Amino acid sequence: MSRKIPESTVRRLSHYLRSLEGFPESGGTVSSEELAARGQTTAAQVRKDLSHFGSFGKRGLGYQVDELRDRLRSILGINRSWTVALVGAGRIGLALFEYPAFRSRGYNCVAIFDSDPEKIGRVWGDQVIRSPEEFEKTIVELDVELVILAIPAEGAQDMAMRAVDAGVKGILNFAPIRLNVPPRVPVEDVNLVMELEALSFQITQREQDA
Amino acid sequence: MSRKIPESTVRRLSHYLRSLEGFPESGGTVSSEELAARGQTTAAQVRKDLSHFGSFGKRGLGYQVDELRDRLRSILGINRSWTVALVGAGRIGLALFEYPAFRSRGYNCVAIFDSDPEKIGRVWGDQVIRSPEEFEKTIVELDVELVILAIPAEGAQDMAMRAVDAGVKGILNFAPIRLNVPPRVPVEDVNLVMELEALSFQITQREQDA
DNA sequence: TGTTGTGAAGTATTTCACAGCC
DNA sequence: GGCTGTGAAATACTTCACAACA
Repeated sequence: MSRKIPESTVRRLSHYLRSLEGFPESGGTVSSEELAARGQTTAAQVRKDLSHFGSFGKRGLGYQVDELRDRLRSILGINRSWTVALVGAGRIGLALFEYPAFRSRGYNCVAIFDSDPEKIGRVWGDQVIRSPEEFEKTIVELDVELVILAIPAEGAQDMAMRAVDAGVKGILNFAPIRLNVPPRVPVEDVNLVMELEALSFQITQREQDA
Repeated sequence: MSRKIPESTVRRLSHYLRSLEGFPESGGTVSSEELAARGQTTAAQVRKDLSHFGSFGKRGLGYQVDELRDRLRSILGINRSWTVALVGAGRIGLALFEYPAFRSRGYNCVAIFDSDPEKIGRVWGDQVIRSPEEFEKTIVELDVELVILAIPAEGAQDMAMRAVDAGVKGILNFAPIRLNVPPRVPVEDVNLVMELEALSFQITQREQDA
């Protein structure tokens, strides 16, 4: 039960859970070997990852699927639901709002904000798009824990700080900018251009090797 | 000019380039210190990252902004344009298709595919949505280099292999599944659920510490 | 003088390998 | 016998610190 868990481990835990979800035979058992095969790692890595959080396998047998799934959910903090506010009602915002995997994992969007007067007041699903003026009040009233920033780089830093000051616990940031927030509030960045650039880098690199 | 570049370095190079783009004064010069401040790293890291690709700074002076920008673009393989096919015309596909940052960096979407008969034939911007039956033919004819997979997990492995067999050079994968493709074809994964889980993990972790 | 480029030192992460237990 | 849990070894990445040099 140590304290400093590498980011890479967290990502893999998520993978392990994903593999188990596609596992029909609950009540069964998995070995680190099998988990590794699905997750593109090694059996030793799986065991090491899990060992950070206690020892919940059986020697000679493996891990009980049901139990492991519960443990992973609890480790990842998704054995509960989260209130989420979406900031930015553009294309990306819409895609995220309608992404079924979010809701099915307990991330519930309870408010949407956009600064475009054209969009304010429009209805998306069960939500009315709100003005940023209502931001702080709404965050507090609805007890919003996570904010998804799906806006251009310009406004992102400002909204991030407003979110932090309003008491938000974490930020998922799609704006291509490094947010400056106090370290108590974790930020995860999703940078789509960066991903494509990583791809063209790899390709270019391989072509040069050849 | 070594050969094995860490993934983390590539991500940072992308950041450095992003910082330079917001740099109005071309013709000027930047130090590793300044670059580090923008990129959330250290000066030593910046220098080490760049040193993998040659030594193009001037001691006592720093890096010439224009030259560094060109070098980074060339290292990342974006000093040229790329042909891209989008597989999956759902919400995420639409968001990506209309994402201006892609086109402005030379990633040109030249074809869209979707298996839904309702969608096939519809027009998005300058593109008609095509049937997967035309996939291989189209990839070859239009000389598609990159494929963006924005479809559910089920069909993803199959489409990935079809893309590889058709001669695609890289895959940007939004499906929540680890694709099994030959190592000569790089894959970058974007897993939105995983990002949210990383966030709730961090929050849960901190709450337990407190 | 100021700042790069880079070996060497320091950390972090992964892999090995095996004792311990089912 | 099989498979976990885990120190120890190996590898990878980051930071230090300083010689080189514009």
